[in-house]
Amino acid sequence: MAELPKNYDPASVEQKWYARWLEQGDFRADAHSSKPAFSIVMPPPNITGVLTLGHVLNNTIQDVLARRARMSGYEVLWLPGVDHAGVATQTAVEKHLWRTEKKSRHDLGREEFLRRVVQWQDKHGGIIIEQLKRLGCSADWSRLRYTFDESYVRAVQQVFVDLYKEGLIYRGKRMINWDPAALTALSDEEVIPTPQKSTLYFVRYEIADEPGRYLEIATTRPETIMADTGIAVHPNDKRYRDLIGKHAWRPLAREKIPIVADEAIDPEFGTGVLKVTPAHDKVDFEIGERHKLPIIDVLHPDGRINCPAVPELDGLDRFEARKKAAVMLKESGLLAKEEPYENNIGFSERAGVPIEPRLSEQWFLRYPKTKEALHVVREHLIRFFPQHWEKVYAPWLENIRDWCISRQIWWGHRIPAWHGPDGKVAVQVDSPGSDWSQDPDTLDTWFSSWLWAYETMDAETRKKFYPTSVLVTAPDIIFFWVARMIVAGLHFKPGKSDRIEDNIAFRDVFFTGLIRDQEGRKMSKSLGNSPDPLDLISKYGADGLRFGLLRMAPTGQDIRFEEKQIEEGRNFATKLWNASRFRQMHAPSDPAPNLADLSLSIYAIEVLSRLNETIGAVEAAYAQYLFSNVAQRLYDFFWNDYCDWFVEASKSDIFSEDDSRKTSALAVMDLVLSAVLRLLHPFMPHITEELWSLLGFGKDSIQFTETPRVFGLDADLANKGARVSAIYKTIQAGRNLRADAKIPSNKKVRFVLRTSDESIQEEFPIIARLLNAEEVALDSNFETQPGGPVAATVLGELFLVVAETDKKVESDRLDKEIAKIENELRVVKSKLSNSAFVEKAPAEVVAEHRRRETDFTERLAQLQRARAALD
RNA sequence: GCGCGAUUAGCUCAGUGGUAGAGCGCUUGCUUCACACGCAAGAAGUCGCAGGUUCGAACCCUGCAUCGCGCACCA
Repeated sequence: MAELPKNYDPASVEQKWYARWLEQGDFRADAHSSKPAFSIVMPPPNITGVLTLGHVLNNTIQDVLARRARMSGYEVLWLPGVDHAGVATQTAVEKHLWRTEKKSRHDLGREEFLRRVVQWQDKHGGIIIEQLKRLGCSADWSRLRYTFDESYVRAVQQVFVDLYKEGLIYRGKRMINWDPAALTALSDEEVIPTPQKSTLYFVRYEIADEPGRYLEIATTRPETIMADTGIAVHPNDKRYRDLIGKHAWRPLAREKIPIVADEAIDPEFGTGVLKVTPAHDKVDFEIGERHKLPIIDVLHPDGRINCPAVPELDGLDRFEARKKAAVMLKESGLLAKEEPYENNIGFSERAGVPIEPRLSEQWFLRYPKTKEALHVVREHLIRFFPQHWEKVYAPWLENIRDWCISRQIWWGHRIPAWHGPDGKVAVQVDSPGSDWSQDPDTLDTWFSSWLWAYETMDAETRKKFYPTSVLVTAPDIIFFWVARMIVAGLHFKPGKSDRIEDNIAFRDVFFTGLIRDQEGRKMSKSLGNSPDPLDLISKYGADGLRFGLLRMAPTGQDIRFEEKQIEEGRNFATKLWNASRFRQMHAPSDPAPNLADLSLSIYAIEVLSRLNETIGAVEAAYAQYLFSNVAQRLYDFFWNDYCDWFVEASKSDIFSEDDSRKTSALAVMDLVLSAVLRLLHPFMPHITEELWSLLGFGKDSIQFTETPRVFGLDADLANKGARVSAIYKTIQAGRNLRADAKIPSNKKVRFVLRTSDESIQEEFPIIARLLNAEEVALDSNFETQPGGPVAATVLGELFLVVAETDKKVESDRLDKEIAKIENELRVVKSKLSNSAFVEKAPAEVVAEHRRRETDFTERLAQLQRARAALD
């Protein structure tokens, strides 16, 4: 057996084991395995992306689940992949192209531009996959999928064709969200409403039928006045009732426009009059349809004004034109006033510019199976963790609108529609003939992602592993992805039967928190507040990063990231290392110690029962996806119960001449260490594998060992546990005495315990060791010089023997302690004197209070005796 | 406007009806034969506010405040 080096070196150890796991094919999923299946599909990161802390959190959780499942006897498929990320990737390449060559994609043309994107993809693609490997992710990399894999592309197109044939996909001219920077349509979900400081302009429209009379209209968009084709008021608005049916003069591109009455008008807003601009506003479009108003479009796709009739504005950017239009109105006396105003403007999620509502011919999907999708979540065939996300999911589906799925970008799945001679349109995957040309549009990236849960699997794999066990994702893509995958599963029924439970995309969905910085801001590149996970890995090790992050990542809460937390993860790894080192220094480990063969010390029994509790708590926490609870319980048990108490208490045995005691203590250490390594392995895969191997717990990888389960312990253990707990408390009281007496930690001292219970003497060597005392003695009649430091403990009065005492210090200390216990006693007594409490509270609660009353009374008497001796 | 979540020690967070907790930070003492990325001791909290239910509330109910998020509105 190799001796453990003094320091743990994550860099070399992590690399070594990861390479070995890959070499051995440990992450490969076998579709023919007889074991029960456990499967996760990885939310595919963008192909040209780099690892963020969000990815670290998300993928560590998936890795924890995958590794835990392997150790629980499951055949595990963790299916990884990457996403072509249409707009994101195209934008990145366009920016690069502009920076390096001052060229737009149109300068290159579609074919050449796509060649450049592929170049970019080949250069930057896959970086994130290598980074996930550094994290220790145990995904089956041999199955890596890409949304542009040939078979995946065909599947996406076939789905389009099928949905078209079912009448669920249609083409139509509708108001859509137009991104004037990326020059494409967007879905409603890609529009982010953002509060903006703007100006409300009050513009005067002259009534054509009554020259000299003006209507004041409040608008934030004077640059679209030329597109006004009507004016609307509420039918019941007395102020304007007489004007309905008359006409007013449009002040820019002067023209008569009708005044109509429409219920959609809010008389309270502004002046209660709306200028109707059907081409540039969704509500206006609907009003226009109701009143058969013409549509005049005065914007170019890129957001510049398209209105030769007003040469001052024509060709100006929409924001420039807004200012200019205001000036023009002011000059002609048609601007009554301006008011500062805050409103919500829809911004493009990707390009970050205000979107334009625009009438445009696009492809739409009418969502199928929305009722079923609601049902499976409501009835918990699919369970959400935390459950409250159901309340976000449901309203979205209940109010769902058709999905605009076509995009005018080039980097994406081509729409399988063909335009033939005489304006004919054919929807099919392959070209109908040489005189047909394919629709130039591409599909929304999410239209390919929504098939991810099953289209990434071949038939065999699907049979074994679909529906997937759990999806781990951030809640910000609950609509983009989670809901749509549920719909796709229910509609296309890729499962092994038509039954609904075979066609849910996943059984559980775990929503992670979002990682924020210490000011609570989202991590973002532009703020520069996002630490590079690779730096953190080199500083603290992948295991330290994983453990530190998960320990501080509560369920459903956003996470305020602090590097300190990662440092703690690293420190815990070091603790684990050194505790193992300590064990290894004494004798070779026993891989399978048998409890029945050992005579266990009470300290061993105590730590084993704590281990048992911990295993139970860990199982319960996993069942609810409470990863921080799992991490915290393991941390507390190992550091506190095992290292600080059991190992310290066992040193007497380990250093003793008595071989049986030594063997027993070491065997218990083996048992605990073996269990702790296995329990920690999902969180800290590398260091646990290294220690498993170095301690010689097994020839095989820890990855496929069985996770520890709650085990049986003898019945009289509770008493022994209480004994140990009393001893530990007494030791703490003794340490307290020593610290209060200002005796340096390294100085040996003597203690006397005054009690009639002589059996406690057996434990004196251990108590002495933990108190760093030269001697602990029993004396049932001990009388110290008045004022010697004394503590009232459950085991009796504990005296610290000192040459001379500072009476003042000791009397102050006693007074404080007496006051504390008096106070606690008062609380307990007042409760017990309350008849309602005694009658109605559960019996065990009352009994506990009585026990405490007795204990406090006794200890108070001890302390008061000591206090009296001082005077 | 509607909904969701949060509010506990200086910081990050546990704690779902019965004695207020952890880690970090801080103070003090220790290079004690695994570990100073460590050991030991300590100080530190009107559990956001106000009512209510209950023998008993950080916890359950109602209202309010503040912060964050989502949806709707957004002339």
